[in-house]
Amino acid sequence: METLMAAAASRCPVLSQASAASRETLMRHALLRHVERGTCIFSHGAAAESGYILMGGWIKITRTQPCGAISILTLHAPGETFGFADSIRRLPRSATAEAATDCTILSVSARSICQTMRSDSSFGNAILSHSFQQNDSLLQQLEALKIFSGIQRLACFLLRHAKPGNGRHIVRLPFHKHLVAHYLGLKPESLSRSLAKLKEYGVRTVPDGIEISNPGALEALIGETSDIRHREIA
Amino acid sequence: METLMAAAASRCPVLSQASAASRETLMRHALLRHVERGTCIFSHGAAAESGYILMGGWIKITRTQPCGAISILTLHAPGETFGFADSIRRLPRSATAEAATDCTILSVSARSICQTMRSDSSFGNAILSHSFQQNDSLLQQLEALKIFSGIQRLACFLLRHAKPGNGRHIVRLPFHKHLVAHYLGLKPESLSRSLAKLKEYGVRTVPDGIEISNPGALEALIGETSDIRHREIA
DNA sequence: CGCCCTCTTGAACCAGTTCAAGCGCAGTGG
DNA sequence: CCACTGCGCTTGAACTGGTTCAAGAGGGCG
Repeated sequence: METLMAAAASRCPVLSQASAASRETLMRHALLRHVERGTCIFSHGAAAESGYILMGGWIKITRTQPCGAISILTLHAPGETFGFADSIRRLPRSATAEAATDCTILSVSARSICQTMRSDSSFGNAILSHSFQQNDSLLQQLEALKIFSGIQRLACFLLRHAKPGNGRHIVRLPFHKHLVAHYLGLKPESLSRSLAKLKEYGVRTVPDGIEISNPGALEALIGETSDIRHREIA
Repeated sequence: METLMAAAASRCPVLSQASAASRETLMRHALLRHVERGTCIFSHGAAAESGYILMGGWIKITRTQPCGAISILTLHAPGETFGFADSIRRLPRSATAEAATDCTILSVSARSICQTMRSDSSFGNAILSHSFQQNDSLLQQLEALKIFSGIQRLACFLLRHAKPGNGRHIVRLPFHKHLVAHYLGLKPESLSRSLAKLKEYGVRTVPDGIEISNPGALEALIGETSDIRHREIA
C-alpha cells in the first residue's frame, strides 16, 4: 500500500514536485479507491472536499445544461489530476466527474492540500504550473473547435493519443466511441463517418483499437485548412 | 501618474489582493502605455518578459496555424490581466496578444512578478485564483461551442456583456463584428444573419451598440437545446 | 464626389445532424 | 444448442445550420 502511494507520487507531475515531507502529509490523508465504469466521483454543485489523482483508467469531466444536454469538457488519463481547483477554492464543484472506464483513484482531502500549500511553497508552485498546463490544453481544444472541421479534430485526437507500438502507431480506445464523439463536439454517427473517411489516410479499425499507418498524412490533413480567407483580420 | 497606478491596483482583481508592499514593488517596475487598435502587444513564440494589466480597451488573444488560419482564443475587458502565465513560467509566448481597440495597458516585468510571488504568498494565491478563473471561463467557452448553436452562443455573448442602461440593456461593441464572429467560432456573415434572427427575440442594432429589450427571451433561447437525445450517455 | 471599409443580403453549396434501419456480438433463457 | 434480446456501432437518406462567393447598402474621410 505504502509503496503504491510512493509510486503515485512519482508518477503524478503535481506530487513529484512537492517535498518529501509534504508528500508524506498528503498521503497520510489520502485514500486509494477502485471504482468501476460509470461511477460518479463528484457532481456539479456538490461541496468539494477532495482533489483526485488518477492512477489508472480514464475520467471524464462533464457539465449538464438545465435542459439536459451534456457536454464533455475534458478527459483525463492516468497520472493526471482533477478536481483540485474547486477544492482549493472551496467552491461547489463546477462540473461533474465520472469514471469513463474502471479506474484507480487517489483522493486527497482539500484540507491537507491547502495546508500543504501554505507550508511548502514548491507544492504551491506545482499546483500553479498544473493549472497553467490545464489552461494550455483547454486553449488547444478551443482552437481546434474554432478552426478545424470534425475530421481534422479527430485526426488531432488520434495523433495525440497514438502510442508507437512495434512499427505502427496504435490508439487504444478503452472507452466507447460515444464518448470520443462528444468530446470532439460531434455526434456518434458523425464520428463513425469521419473514421470511415480517414481510411484513405491510413487509419484502420483493428481489434484492439485504431491503427495509424501514416501519421504524416494525418498531419497534412490538419495542416490544410480551408479557411484561408481570414489570414488578415482586424 | 502615481495615482493612476494606485487606481490600477485597486481595479485589478489580481493586484488588489496583493499586499501594499508588493504592489509598491510591482509598480516600481511597471510601465503604463497607450496603444492604438491593431498594435501587437506580444506575439506567439517570442520570449515572455512581462505580464499585462488592462486598464482600458479590449485585448484579443489569438493563435495562428501554420496554414494561416487564425483563431481568437479569448477577449479581455478592462481590469483583466493577460500574459501572466507565460511570463511566470518563463516560456515562449503561447499565443499572440493584440489591441482590439485603443488600449491603456500596464506592463509588469516578469522578474518583479516572480520576485513578488516568492516574497508575498497572498500575491501567489491571487495569481493562482486568477488562473483558476481563467480556467472557468475557458470551460464555459468550450461548453458553449460543444452544445450550443451559433445563435445560442451569440445570445450568451450578448447577455454576458449586457450592461443595464436606463431601463433597457445595452451591449456596447467597441470593436468590429468580425472579431465577435471569430470569437464565437462563426464567420462574419453568419453572425450578421444570427443577429437578424435575434430581432424576433427583442434584439435591435442601435447607433451605439446592440439593445436587448427582453433578456428573458434570450435566456429561454439558450435553455432550449435541440440535442435532448443525449440526456443519458455512458 | 469617389474611395475604402464594414456590414448586410442573396443563392448555391457542404459539413454535420437527425431519424431510421441494419449489422455483429455478448448475454440470457428456453 | 440456438433463438431472442439489448447494445454499440455503422450506414443510408433527408434535412439544417453555417459557409462560400458575390453583390450591394451605408458611412466616414480625403
